[in-house]
Amino acid sequence: MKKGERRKLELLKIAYRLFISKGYENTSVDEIIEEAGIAKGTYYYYFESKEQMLEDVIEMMIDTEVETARLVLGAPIPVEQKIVGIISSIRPTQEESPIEGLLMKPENALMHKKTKQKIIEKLVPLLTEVVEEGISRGVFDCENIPERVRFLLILSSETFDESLFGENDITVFIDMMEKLLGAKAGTMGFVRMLIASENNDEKEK
Amino acid sequence: MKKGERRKLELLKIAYRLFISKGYENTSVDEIIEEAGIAKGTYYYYFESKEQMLEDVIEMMIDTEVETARLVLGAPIPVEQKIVGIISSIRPTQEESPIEGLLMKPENALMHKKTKQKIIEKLVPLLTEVVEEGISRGVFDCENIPERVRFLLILSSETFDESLFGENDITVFIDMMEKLLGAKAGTMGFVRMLIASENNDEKEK
DNA sequence: TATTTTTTCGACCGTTAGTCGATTTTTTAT
DNA sequence: ATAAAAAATCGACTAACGGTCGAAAAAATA
Repeated sequence: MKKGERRKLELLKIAYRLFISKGYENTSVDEIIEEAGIAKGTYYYYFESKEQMLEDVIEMMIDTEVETARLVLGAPIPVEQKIVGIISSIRPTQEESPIEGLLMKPENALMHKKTKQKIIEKLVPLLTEVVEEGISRGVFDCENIPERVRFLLILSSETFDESLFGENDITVFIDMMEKLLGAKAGTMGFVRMLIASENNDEKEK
Repeated sequence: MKKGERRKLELLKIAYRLFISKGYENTSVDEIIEEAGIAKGTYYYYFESKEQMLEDVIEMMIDTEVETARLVLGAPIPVEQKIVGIISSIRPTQEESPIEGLLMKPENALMHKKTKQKIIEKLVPLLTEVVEEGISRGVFDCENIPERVRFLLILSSETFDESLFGENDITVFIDMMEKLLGAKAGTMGFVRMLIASENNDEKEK
């Protein structure tokens, strides 16, 4: 690893920490370089702009999550479960996650948005593969898979990341998922249990 | 109407126009006050911050759009067209568009999010009514209408507000809309024409 | 050792949102 | 009508920020 690479990574890590603890908007370039002990010029030698840096930081953040999703892809489980596994990797197991929660803060709206977009972008090909597998097994039946899968990801992220969803939302989501993928009614019904139990865990706190 | 009220409205109107033509970020407070012929201090006598002012401007804009949507509701046209009319009021006729465009700027992510949420919130009851009318006419057939309608609004706003959608997105959207509302296949097909022509208009520029 | 490339430096810039005490205008009370 | 109080206006000034640039130091290469 070259020296330049190391420096860039160092800056990325500092920024990551600062962005998360104080929000992107509230972190100035000056703070970052002060903490790193470098000059303004050096910073701009590595990043063409602050926003570009945010993009890089996000890339770092989501790599782990996408990795998890990729594991699911290869696992020896039914396609229906793979779907759910991958979809829920958007929403990391609540509490622990440093990312979730802090992204919810209003001052991180931009980060939040960009993160979601990037994750979806990376998850679409994975989910597409799963759906194709499902089709070949006769579980699903549809065309324009990437688009359908993207809709699914958008909906799940928009619906479930604020914790303001009810029974009916789940019902409709399942119904829509089945119809979108051309599955037989009831195929995805098991999802209800999963979501419901997770949701209860959260409410108990 | 008091003098203060009038002045505030005057500033709001100037800002509205400038925001539309140049974008929020690219409009400085100095420009606004220059056009209004007042001093900095006067501006800050009426608005506690530029962002607060944006909030006010947005409030104004939303009201107009919801008003338009409400007109569609009472119009003597088929329910299928009402649906489309209301949904596309999220995305006002491109170029003019007050909200879209200026809200797309990364810096306005928070505002964008807030605006979308607010509009969707206000549009759900209207669309629900239309769908109920559709059911009574035998065009649609479904339960949990508000939730379904919300999904529809979320999807359309997420899909169509970035102008990065293709033929397949439209196909899937229509398919999903029909299935979500329990309409006969082909019922909403006419939407394709509308979106396609709009999209072309934009590309021609 | 000489030269070229990579990395670092930090003073400086332009722009911008926002502040503040002073001043003028308008309203209210006597 | 006049004095006092409140509302509105002014504009110079500040502080912060993202970003630039030419020069210098460090590292790699010949």
